[in-house]
Amino acid sequence: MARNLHDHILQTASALFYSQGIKATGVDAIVKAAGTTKMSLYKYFPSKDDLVLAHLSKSRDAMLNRILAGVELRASEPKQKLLAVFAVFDELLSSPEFRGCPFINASAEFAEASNPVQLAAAEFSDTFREILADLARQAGAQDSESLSRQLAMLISGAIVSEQMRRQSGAMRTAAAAANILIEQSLSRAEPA
Amino acid sequence: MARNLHDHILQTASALFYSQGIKATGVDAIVKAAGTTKMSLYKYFPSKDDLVLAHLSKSRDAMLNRILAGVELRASEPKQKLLAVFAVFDELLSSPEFRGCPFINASAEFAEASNPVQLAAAEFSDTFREILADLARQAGAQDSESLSRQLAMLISGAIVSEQMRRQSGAMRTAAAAANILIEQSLSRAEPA
DNA sequence: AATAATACATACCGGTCTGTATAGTTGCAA
DNA sequence: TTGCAACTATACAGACCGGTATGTATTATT
Repeated sequence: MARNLHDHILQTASALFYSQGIKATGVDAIVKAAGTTKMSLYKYFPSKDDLVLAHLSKSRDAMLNRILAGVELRASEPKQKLLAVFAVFDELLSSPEFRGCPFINASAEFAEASNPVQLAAAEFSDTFREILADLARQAGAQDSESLSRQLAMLISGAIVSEQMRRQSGAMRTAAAAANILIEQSLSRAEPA
Repeated sequence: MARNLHDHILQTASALFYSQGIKATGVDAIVKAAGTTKMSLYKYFPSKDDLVLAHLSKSRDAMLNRILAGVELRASEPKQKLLAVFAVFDELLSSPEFRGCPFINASAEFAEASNPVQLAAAEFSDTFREILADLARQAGAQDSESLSRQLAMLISGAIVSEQMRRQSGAMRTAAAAANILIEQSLSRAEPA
């Protein structure tokens, strides 16, 4: 149950937003699923927009924590950590609840460039890429910026690929490509 | 003007769907922008869903034609054609009207797996990848299936990356990675 | 026991959505 | 000139949207 109604509503809304889409999820559906009322929802969230942004913020934290914890759990050396990121995402994509990336999807649902949802999505994208850039730098990559961008593209590409064709093993195919790109970058950075 | 009202409505709707999102575009807005009436729209398209599917079909044809023609224009050898695909997309991404991939976006807007929109998006994704696989095979790639999947991921990843941060040159960064992957695949396929 | 905070129940508001009904207008062809 | 088909104009149905108003039940604190 909910010791905290605010969090319970957010948790319920977050699950619905992710699984059904944000615009496809009405306030009434959230209220019904959470077993509460509109009045309570609007007590904690002034508008649906606020709830959406809270959902994205929560998703961002959960995603970053999962990535960082998963990487730390799987590898200790920077180069292995880069590859571990793909293993973490492979696990994510294997879940039956997987419905793509919350930020990519939100970005597609809210087209206007100035929309706060767009900004949140772009911010997450940047943060994630910086994590990869840090790891690439620690691993001694030649051009950690380019490499991190390329790895990020492989991951988001694998996500949308798996979204369209489930159980296609997209993230493992992406990891194979990542392995090549990483090796290339490291071999050039460390001349004999 | 429109010699053909059906096509004129579809063209207008297609532009709005792409630039503003499908769910964000009401029938009234389409009718107003096309300078016609709802009665005429519903004469040619039994429902908004039909119009949406027609839009995706039109977008698929336009996209495939643009890719194939652009590749043919830029290169004659299979390996160069693979790289030319990235040049075609780089041009696409540079347009001020660029708003991401119509199929990735539509897939995000209509979450249900059984939705016809999802099927259309998946179908395009497959077709595009097969084009890449053909080129990879012609180029003599070792594992044309894997390579084509990886290149497709780089492209869709670059698209969503550019969607979140405009003017980031994402497709050129993706092309650099593609170049490495292609070289690797060809060198392994043609042993000395 | 009195008070205050929290949450629930329900009805409602204005607006927008897809889709339809009805009537009027234009242009072209026999 | 008449007739017919395509198109326009406009109003409306019915559902759903986000958001609010009013009032009640429950619980904790004092």
